[in-house]
Amino acid sequence: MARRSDHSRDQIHEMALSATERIVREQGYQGLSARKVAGAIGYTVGTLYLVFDNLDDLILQVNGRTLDRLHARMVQEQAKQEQAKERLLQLGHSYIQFACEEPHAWQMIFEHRLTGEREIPEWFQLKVARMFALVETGLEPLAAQHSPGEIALAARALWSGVHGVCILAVSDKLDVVGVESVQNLTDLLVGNFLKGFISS
Amino acid sequence: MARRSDHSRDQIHEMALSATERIVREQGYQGLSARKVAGAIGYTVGTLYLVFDNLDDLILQVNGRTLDRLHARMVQEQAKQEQAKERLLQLGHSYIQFACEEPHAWQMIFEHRLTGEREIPEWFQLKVARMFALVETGLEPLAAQHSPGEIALAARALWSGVHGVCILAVSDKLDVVGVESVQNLTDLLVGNFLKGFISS
DNA sequence: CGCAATAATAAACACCGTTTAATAAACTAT
DNA sequence: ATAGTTTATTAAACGGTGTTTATTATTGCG
Repeated sequence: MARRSDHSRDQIHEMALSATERIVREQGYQGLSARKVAGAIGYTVGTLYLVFDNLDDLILQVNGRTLDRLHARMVQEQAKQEQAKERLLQLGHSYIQFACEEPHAWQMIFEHRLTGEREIPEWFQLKVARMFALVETGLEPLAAQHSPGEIALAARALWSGVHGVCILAVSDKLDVVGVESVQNLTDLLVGNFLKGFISS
Repeated sequence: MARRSDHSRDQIHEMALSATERIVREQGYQGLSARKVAGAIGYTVGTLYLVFDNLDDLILQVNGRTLDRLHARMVQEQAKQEQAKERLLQLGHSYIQFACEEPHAWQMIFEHRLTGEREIPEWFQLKVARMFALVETGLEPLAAQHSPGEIALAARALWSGVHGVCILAVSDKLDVVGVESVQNLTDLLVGNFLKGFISS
């Protein structure tokens, strides 16, 4: 029971991350535990702590990968739209779509809380900021008469709104069933907001 | 160690609820535990399970009281406004204000997840629905040319949006500091949405 | 070949929600 | 008044959690 070297440190790292992703996909954030992850990759918890600082570290890295997938998808699908307004609506669609396809992974990003006095690392905050930037950039061509500050504020307001719809939708608190209805709700929010924002 | 009768069952019930509220106010949802509550009221965990089904039950009851305070406040402060649009903006303000004043209590409503296969009781769902109804009613006088179905959908979209702003604001993810900035963000969202909604 | 470095583990620690059996106080009926 | 029943309360247990520790067994190296 020592230095089996069946796998390199990097291999164990990757194995743990994808095992965690599978557990979260199947059982949700609540169903996750260090022992489950260790068992799934054929090691004990101790080995896990050789590769990760702690469980927060592991979860943050999984959440980081989720944010990467989400961001990549938003960038990719947004490019399909020509007009600025359509691009923003598309951003909302992609966000909702992703959250509905991978509800547990998406929810874990926002359900997870660091234990104690630990702080969110900068690389993670950057991944979050990247999302807001996407909306801000999409909003610019529609806001000729607004100042950069106003645009930044509007992007935050708008995206918080989409996020709110998404949150309540994924946790079944909106009494609307199916992805389609959620998309309609998002269209309503984004569409009316943009109409009001442009005309002011 | 038996039948001290220092307190009635109802007294212990109330003591536990307010002890929980204090712990959550000071240490947040994460800092809550059955043993802490029991210790705070001078009993052991066993006694807690004589008065509550389980910890979920206790938390749901505390969350219910929080929703009651929030709802009462929204009703009261909304009445101060004459015009329909101002009333809706006021609803958003009251919501944000409450969430900023009692962040931990407010957050627990949305952070708490039932364990296992337990289901949210109906009395609790009613308290949530009551909030949406408030928005729906406020939206009606502004939506002459819309069908009841459209109004219901718009109310959900709008309120999800305000909720989203609130979520991100309370968890410091918006890069805006102070309650005032959050209020501005909400005004922006609600104001622009209403402008778009009315003109369509 | 022996020694230092280390991968991996088992076991412990302190906490968690929840259940259990035991106990001591109060009530009830004789 | 006393015996018996009920029940409020507890201590202790159970299986779980994240995390740390000492120990062991294997590897690579001089």
